[in-house]
Amino acid sequence: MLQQTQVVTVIPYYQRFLARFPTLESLATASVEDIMPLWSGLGYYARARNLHAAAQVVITRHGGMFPETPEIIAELPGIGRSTANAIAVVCFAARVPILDGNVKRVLCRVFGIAGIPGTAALESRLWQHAEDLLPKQLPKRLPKHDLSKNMATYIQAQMDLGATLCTRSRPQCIACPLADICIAHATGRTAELPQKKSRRVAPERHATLLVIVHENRVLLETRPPVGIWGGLLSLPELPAEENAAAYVEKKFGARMLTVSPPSSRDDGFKTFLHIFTHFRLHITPLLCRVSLRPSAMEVGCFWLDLTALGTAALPTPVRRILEELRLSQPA
DNA sequence: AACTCGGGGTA
DNA sequence: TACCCAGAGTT
Repeated sequence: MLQQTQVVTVIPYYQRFLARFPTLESLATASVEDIMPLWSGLGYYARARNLHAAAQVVITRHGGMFPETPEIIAELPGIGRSTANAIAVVCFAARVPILDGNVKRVLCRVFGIAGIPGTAALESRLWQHAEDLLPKQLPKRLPKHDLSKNMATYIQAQMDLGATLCTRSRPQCIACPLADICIAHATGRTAELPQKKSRRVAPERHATLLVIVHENRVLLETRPPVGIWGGLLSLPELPAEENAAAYVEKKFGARMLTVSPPSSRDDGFKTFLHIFTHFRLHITPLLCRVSLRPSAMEVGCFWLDLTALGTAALPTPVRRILEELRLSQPA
């Protein structure tokens, strides 16, 4: 959950998830449909599928015993080098580095590293620094079993330095224990390091989402497992150049009763903007009240009762549309 | 080696 | 608005 997602955002999701799936076995034996609702709104939904698959791999290939070496841990789906190393350090007393966003920022500043984010050259340099910096030996008085705590404390401190003092903007160098050896601090370049990612202008896209309603239920479909909102439920999209009434009848076999065009504002449905990392999506919900014809329903589609929104695996903008619809429905 | 994947916090 | 977050998988 914490991959590319801030701690404060994750906490409530984490608590709900562990309450529902308290053991690795309970997660492994669950279905993806059981898991996605708990990830709804958190984003990067491939992480949920990977976590589910990883639990099953531990059961089937490792006999229920979680692997203990960084290399084997990193073979689990969704677990890369940094996450695998973090697990190995915290759980199994390994001596391996981690490299998250916080650590990268600290290393770039302390060593005055200017490189283009995401390039192999920079990543390689940072990994090398992180490895060189690992504590080499323990204080003599510490008993051996404290090795894990010691190494775990080190990587935790490394991340916390970036999270609390060496922050992205306005770092508190005055309180930083590394200030006297920090190249960025010495040269006044804390604002320039690490280098910012050059980002292309996000392209604009538009989608018309069909809000097909019968009585108190709305028609949803499951999105394909890969791509945007993979594995989540969503509203059917009206292909460009298609007529809504004809399309709904042809594809879903449900006769349209009324349609609200985008120009109609009475239902409160307006085009709104949803921002992704790599494009901007203008969404126009199109309210279609239909007569029910379940015999002609396509596979993968189903009716969701509007009172069951809370436990549905919906992406945020779809949830927003349906919440608005629910509130506008006559009781 | 570059691109893709979501949503939200923050300045 | 722009940037980035306890990165990993895909092409």
